[in-house]
Amino acid sequence: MTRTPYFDKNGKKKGAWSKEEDNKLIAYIERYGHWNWSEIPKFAGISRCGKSCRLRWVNYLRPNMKRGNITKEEEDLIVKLHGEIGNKWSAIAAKLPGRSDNEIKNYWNTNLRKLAKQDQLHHTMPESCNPARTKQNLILENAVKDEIVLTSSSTGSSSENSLGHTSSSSFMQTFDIDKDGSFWTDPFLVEIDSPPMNGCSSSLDLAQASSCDMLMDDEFVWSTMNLYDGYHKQLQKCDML
DNA sequence: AATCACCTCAACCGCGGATGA
DNA sequence: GTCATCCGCGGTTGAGGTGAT
Repeated sequence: MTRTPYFDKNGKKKGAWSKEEDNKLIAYIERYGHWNWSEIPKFAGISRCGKSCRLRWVNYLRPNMKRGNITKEEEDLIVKLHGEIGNKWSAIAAKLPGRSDNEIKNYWNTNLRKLAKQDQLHHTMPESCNPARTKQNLILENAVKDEIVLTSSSTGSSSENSLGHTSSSSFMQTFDIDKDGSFWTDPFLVEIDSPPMNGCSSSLDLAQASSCDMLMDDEFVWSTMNLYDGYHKQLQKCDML
């Protein structure tokens, strides 16, 4: 399950690594360490770019790499950490000795995302978030039949978040609400610069807002759900519910 | 047995941050 | 302050594996 080796226009080899290349890289790094990835291939006698060498080492060749399936304990930890920090694969990998970020990312994408999707994309809205509740309706403006639009006016002056997005006005998220109280959101209907809370002590995590840059992506939808949850918590904190 | 569709995961790509000249 | 380079990260790709028909 590897890519067919080939040489690019610069004469650098791409694709699957051979045993010989692995051995050269291991031998060199064990003797001299990885002091400069861009120089290593030249000194190690490997016709690849430094980036490829680094990736091969980090994901496959470095000592104490675990082989085999992710254990239940590891899976639980991945789920827990992903819930806390999102797609920070390197940070998650740091908590799982012998596992690479790439391995965890692949595991998530092939095994856990489906489960997360099932759990998150159509979960039941909390009772306190039910649009039928009177106080909630103060916040859930523009509720029309099965569609709800959350809005929050800004505090005035514009600001720029870490992504360079100017935040001047609103957080707007459209949700479709089913009769049973579950909800769904359409990525196309998202309009968020950043989500400042009018009169509240804190705004939502900008990282959550940044996730809204993603379109038509399961992760995006899930992030949007988290955003909604976070928004809801903020409303509760501000005693607006 | 042959074909197809879907899945897996090693490897690639592009981007942004850090650093130094 | 600007530019070049390196490094690391997260998203994406695609060849091979596998199960269904």
